[in-house]
Amino acid sequence: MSRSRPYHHGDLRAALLESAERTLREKGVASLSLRELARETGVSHAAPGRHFKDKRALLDALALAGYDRLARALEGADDPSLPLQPRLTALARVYLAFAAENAELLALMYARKHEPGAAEQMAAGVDRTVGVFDRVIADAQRRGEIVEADPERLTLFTGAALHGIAGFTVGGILDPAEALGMTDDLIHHLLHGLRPR
Amino acid sequence: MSRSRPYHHGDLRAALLESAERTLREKGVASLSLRELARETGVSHAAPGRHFKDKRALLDALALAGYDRLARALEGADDPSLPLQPRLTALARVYLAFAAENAELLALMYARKHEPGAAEQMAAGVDRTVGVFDRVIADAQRRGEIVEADPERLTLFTGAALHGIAGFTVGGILDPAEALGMTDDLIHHLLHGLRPR
DNA sequence: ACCTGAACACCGTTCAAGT
DNA sequence: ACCTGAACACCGTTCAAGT
Repeated sequence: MSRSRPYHHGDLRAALLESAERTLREKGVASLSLRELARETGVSHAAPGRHFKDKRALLDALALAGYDRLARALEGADDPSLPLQPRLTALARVYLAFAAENAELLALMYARKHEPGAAEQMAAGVDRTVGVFDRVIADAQRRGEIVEADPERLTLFTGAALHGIAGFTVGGILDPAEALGMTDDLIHHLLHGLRPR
Repeated sequence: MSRSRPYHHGDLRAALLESAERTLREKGVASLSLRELARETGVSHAAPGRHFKDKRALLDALALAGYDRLARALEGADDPSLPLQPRLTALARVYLAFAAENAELLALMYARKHEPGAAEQMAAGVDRTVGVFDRVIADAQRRGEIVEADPERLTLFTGAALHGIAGFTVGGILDPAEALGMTDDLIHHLLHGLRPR
């Protein structure tokens, strides 16, 4: 955008990714074609092959960028000085908002098939996202706010609750706004359980 | 299988569905093509069009059959005479086992894009599956085994926890066997919460 | 270094025509 | 009623050739 009509195209890679993410958001993965992407970007249909070995390589790049944005958002919203419940609620809100705004992208991020080379990077993205919750659980356990069980398992369970709700919104079973509206309740039930006290 | 080389093909519709599900399981949705399905079934590439208006119509039929099997399995495993915890644990085990054995199919079942006409049938499938958990929650609440909150929300939360874990296994983040192995723990944490008592 | 054009092997879908 | 064959408009990927 800064330069007017740069030589050859300028940063085709970035342009393709940007266009791809818009298509993903507006029309879904199913109607994401490299050829149409090339058309939209005003470049020959073979040009994307220069920057992405594969269609999947492009999708992987998209997913990786998604992890970066999600992790950044979670890290930015984490306030370690807060008590467990409000701290976790804030993070849950960020996660569910991300899921609502990036449903198709999230599905891509959690997809099982990735380019062999991208697998480690993808795992790193997962780890970074999970890491935020790891710290919350660890801190809470240190402060005695949480039960003395395997912290890894507690993180997994917390993540599952969030991921499950997000999955319902992605699948259209639950309205995204509704999901966001029950965040407080969700975290409450997560912490206090379904059994009466 | 009962008749030898029936006229024209016999039950092409069923044969296509069967072949499609095997391909889905072995190679994933991405490599599921109507033309190859036709080839495998020994029929012209246009023949599937007689039984499925669309590729998506075939995928929808697959998803619908999936809901039927899942709901049947859950209903068959539900023992209303059991106390809440073992009752829920048994159901969770069935769900996670189904997810482990039918990862790709489950993804299809929870996909957001369905043929307009199939949407209601799909919703019915969801309702039947959710219904099992609805009854468990309602019974438990009647017996005072569960907190007096909105039962619909409690069901949703229970479903989210399960669906989240299943999603992790589908996405390859969690080993299916491992997921199954932590069913007891999962239900324990769900019922008792993360907070110390 | 980066892109194009042509070519190849695949798709899904439609539709006249066959049995 | 059910299926075929040809046709159409699309794909992803590769590769010589251009700039």
